[in-house]
Amino acid sequence: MHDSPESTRQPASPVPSPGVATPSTGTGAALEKARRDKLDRLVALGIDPWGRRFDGMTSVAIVRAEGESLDTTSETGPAVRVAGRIMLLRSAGSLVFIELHDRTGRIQLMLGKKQVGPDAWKIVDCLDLGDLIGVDGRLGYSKSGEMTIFVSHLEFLTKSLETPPDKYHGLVDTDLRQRMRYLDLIHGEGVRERFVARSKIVETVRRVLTSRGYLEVEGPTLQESAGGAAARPFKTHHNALDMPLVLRIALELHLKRLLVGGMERVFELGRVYRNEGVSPRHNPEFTMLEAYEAYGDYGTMMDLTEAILIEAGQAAGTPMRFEWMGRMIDLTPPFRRAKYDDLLRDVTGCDPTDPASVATAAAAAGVETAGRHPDVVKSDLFEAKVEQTLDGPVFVIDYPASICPLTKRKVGQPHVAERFELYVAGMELANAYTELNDPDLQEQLFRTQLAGLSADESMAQMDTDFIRALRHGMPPAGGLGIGIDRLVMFLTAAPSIRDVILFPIHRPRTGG
RNA sequence: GGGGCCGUAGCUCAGUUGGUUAGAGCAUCGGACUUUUAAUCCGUUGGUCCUGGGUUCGAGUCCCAGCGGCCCCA
Repeated sequence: MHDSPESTRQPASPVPSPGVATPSTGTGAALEKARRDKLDRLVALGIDPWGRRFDGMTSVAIVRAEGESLDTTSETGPAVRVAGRIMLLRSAGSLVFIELHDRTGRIQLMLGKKQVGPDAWKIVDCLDLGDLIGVDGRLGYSKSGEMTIFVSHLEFLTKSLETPPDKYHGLVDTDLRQRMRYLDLIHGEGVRERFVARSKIVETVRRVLTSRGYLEVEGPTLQESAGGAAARPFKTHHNALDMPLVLRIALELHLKRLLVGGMERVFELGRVYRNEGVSPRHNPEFTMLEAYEAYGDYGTMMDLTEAILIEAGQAAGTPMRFEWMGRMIDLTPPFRRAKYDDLLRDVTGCDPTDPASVATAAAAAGVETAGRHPDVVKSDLFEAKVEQTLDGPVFVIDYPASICPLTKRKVGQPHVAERFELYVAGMELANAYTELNDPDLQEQLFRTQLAGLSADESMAQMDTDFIRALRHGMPPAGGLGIGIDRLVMFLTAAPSIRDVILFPIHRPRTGG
């Protein structure tokens, strides 16, 4: 159901927009009225202010490439047709210069009153910053040497009713940039490029995996219980089945079921949800890659991780050496491999094999030790002191087994798990195991709640169907998880995860 | 959860020790201009100073609470 027809619509009736109120008074309303007046004038001229299909145009990037080879004094190059948004508009009497944006770039247009004729000139009078137009013209160069399309035909495509941000500074407020991402994409320096890079990174991750014989699959996001990681899930409810459900926190347990099912090489690129804090490195919903390869181990996954990082970096245009978060990063493979215990000893000076020594170092670092399992204390100490020192990329390998309930133990070393985490600039980027496939040990570990770990922090969540699957025989395998958002942060040198998520979570805006 | 910083016009920002009617640039509107580059020039319009209390003769400014954001810590 629509509201009032065009002729009786209210001039400044505000449309509720997400997050930000459309002004109903003051300058905002006056600015909108000016645009609606022009819209009315277009309608009076018989022009549809909302446009129609516009075929046969060339992207600005291709037009620009063509223009590079032209005589730079000519105004009469080849005929071109482009469409896009008006970003700048400079009027010199009966001559108007426009900077037009499309997804590939920016190009100058020149419209002269004589050149376009009196009818089109009436349309030019109705143009505002932010409007979408299509033009035909000759490609050439203006007197001041700027590549320019000398317009012979103008087609109005869409009116913009809102004032764009400051044409020089753009949209600066980080809050507004994220709530109104569409504006940020239009006006923000490098914003669109960063999300293009994200798309290329995801595309490359898929290509690397599928070229190695991996099959892309989709597990359930609605689950009875959330397993595969230590995190608090979001709770929801299915009405028709009248059953409580949670949103998945990891992809792991269902992908391993597929290994049992003989799929052998599977991956999923999908959203997971964790009901936890928000920070420059955490968003409650984020994109995760998990990949599992039968008959491999965590070493297989190290090779795969390197391949993904190198190739995705190339796709995103990431240099092999660059600075991020104030640290120098060198992507040259092979990445350093360092044992968990060795790092802990080198950084804290404790003896990692001696719980008392670890506890002393932990206490000195302000880590809670009383009544907690030694490996939980060790893990907290590692987080507190070691992580921040890891410029990386570095594979931290061989973790305390008791904090890795889904991981196979090292041969002859039951207290060491075949696990690695990849760190860059003190941030965890990837996590991989030689997967535990012993159903009896898995069941036992699901029942083991370590002292000092809350249920939220524990991966010990019984999944009896998963155990049953393991009992049918899961091949020995390597498994890998990569946080795609963090990967994009890293490869595009973004300081915050909110810079690489199009619509990060926000509290609703109320009132002022 | 604790601490620090921030919120002024559609956008980007000033606003002194608490003191007259809260300013600028961009944008808008009107005017000049057929080669501009954030065009320029002349004129013009536009405010819930985040919200609510409080102190004060007087609050954008000081205090308290709340809302929203950013950062650091847990």
